[in-house]
Amino acid sequence: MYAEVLIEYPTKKIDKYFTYKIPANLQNDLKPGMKVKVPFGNKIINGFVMQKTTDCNVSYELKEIDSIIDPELILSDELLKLGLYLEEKTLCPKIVAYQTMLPSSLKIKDNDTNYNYYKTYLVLNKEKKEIETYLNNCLKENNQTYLLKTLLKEEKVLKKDYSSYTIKTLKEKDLIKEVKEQEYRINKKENINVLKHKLNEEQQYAFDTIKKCNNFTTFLLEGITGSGKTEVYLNLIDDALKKGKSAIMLVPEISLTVALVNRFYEWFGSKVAIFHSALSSGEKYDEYLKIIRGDVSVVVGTRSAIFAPLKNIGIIIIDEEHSDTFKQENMPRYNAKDIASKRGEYHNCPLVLGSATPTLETRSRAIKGVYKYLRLTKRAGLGTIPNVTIIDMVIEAKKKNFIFSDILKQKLKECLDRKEQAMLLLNRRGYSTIINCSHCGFTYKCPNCDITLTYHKVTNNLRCHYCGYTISKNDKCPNCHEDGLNYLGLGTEKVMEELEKIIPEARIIRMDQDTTTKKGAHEKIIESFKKGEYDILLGTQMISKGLDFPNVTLVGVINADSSLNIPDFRSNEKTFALLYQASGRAGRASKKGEVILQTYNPDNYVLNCVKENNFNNFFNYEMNIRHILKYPPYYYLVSLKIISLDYNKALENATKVTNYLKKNVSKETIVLGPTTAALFKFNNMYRFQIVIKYRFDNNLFKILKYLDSIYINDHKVNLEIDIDPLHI
DNA sequence: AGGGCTTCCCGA
DNA sequence: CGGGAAGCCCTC
Repeated sequence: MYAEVLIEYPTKKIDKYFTYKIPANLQNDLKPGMKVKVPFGNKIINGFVMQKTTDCNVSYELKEIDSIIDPELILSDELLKLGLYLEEKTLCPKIVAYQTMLPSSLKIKDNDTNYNYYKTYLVLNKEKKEIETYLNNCLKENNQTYLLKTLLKEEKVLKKDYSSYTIKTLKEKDLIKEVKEQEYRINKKENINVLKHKLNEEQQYAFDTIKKCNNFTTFLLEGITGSGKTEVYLNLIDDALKKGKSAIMLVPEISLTVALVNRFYEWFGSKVAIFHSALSSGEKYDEYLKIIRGDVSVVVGTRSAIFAPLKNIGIIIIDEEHSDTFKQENMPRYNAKDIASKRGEYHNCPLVLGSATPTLETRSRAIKGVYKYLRLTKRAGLGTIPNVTIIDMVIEAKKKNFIFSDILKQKLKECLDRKEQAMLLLNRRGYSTIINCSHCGFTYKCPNCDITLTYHKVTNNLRCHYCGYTISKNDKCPNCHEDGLNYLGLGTEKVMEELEKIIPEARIIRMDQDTTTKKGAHEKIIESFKKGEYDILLGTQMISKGLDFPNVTLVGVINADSSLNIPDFRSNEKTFALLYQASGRAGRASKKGEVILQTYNPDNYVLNCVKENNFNNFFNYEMNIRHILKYPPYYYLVSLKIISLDYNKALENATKVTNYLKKNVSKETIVLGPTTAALFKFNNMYRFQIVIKYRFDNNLFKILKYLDSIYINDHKVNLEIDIDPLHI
């Protein structure tokens, strides 16, 4: 017997089957979908078994498979096929498709890490009384006394959280001991008393309709913010489990949805596996194995959870389906929604796309009847739709109000006086986004990328938000050495500073990329804000999604049109969704909510649709634009980027590719470019872009594949193909 | 991807 | 002529 094996080097260059002999001792155990070690060249590396064959007629001597890496970890037939679909759909190497599906702990780099199931804990080795006496006799507080005190409170702690020296000395004093526990890395709270809300009429109808469906059908569940989509999901998953099936639910970002995760634990207890980026690779591995073993039948997670190796899936749910996190921005550039469709088809089960502001693609399909359209139009709890006010900042600017309008200032104060909370949204982090010199016109720019540097006052440096380039700031202009530096462009740090001046008594917490780098920082900020330790939550768009703070009655958007001006065909849609979602944060409980949108374009149609709370009007308006400009959902897009260190090479090849495309695509297909990409220079690489718009083009994928194959061997010029890009 | 082998270019 | 870099090919 022979095995066709993919080699785990994620390149197109060697993305083909290599044939190995299967040694006698592995004949029975080796199955397609397994990871193996194989000799390749002069070393032993990881491989992935695609299929077994009986005959092989090659002239050279074949090598033997060395060993199976993990006999339990095996991709099902469904997922093996899905990998080929992924390759087809995104033009990625096959091996990359399978690496995406399997937990990363098994990727080539951390080969030798031992993923055992043991955790070492520290526990007290004496009676509590004795420890207390010991502590009382200690003169100084140090790491040792801290550890002992923690143990008095917590019974056991993880060994790896404490330094080896501390542990060693305490062990020598016989005060603590180590215990090893065999277990999974993540322990579940068992389901206790589940609080099951009674569904309202609309929710019940949606639930019944989807429940009745026992084939592959895609549903759009369009529910306004606060309409209780989650309750429908929970009931649907519950129903699937009762039918003996499993379920997948995708969410945009787990760290922001603590409440949701807890809700799942309440309902389904240890049957749930949660997948998100904050899990360590060992934890991911554990969760993965639990699914394979069938210990878990509900998977909740971000994008890659769509590949969960569940068998017999009864329902797939994608919450906040408009979120762009479902599309991966690097290889493989897949969209979890496509994968969900494919899996739904395979398992013949319903797929539910839920959102308050679905993408135009999804909504138009629902209107056409391609998807089944279900709506939730009422808030489930006590909440009411908030009032939205648009403030003309042109008028405010004349009053020297550049950051806060009079109304927003006043509303903020009133809100705090009522002991309620407010959220402020600004789409930019840092202090100031442009620093230029009024004397000579110099502007700080990133030397590697084609953008201005942002000033961060907290760390007193200038940073490139794309490549991370950082320099310290001069007081004088580095060009003309005069005192002419201006700080233009608004960031969260500056708003924070202003806010402290205007309302000095307010307790403000800032949430953006800079304050959430540490693991668990999101949760911490959210929890403490929820508990009322702060009055105002100031942040970038990460505060707009799915948060539920009953005491928030005011939402202010500092610069509501900043995202309208991004040159992307989806910027209207994104702005609408962002503002609509942000408005949905206000008044979720019994108190009436209020939303203030500050803008320099008060007549803008998108903003007024938000004000009127009218998704339908926005939809019609934007669909018309998309139609005229030949964008999705009327046309499909492909974006090609030609990237090189050498400007001329990049341009030359971009032109060549464009000409080739124009000559070969079908008549109705439109080829635009080459133009400079939105981020023309990034990490010193020059980037040109070609955009293809098409409706039907049978040959297009063949052409793209061909182009892709040409550039595989080019070390100087890189070709990136993004099929169905979210941004161009 | 990474190693080995070939080719090419140019200099004191 | 020689050395180093760049290019090319192979890995079951």
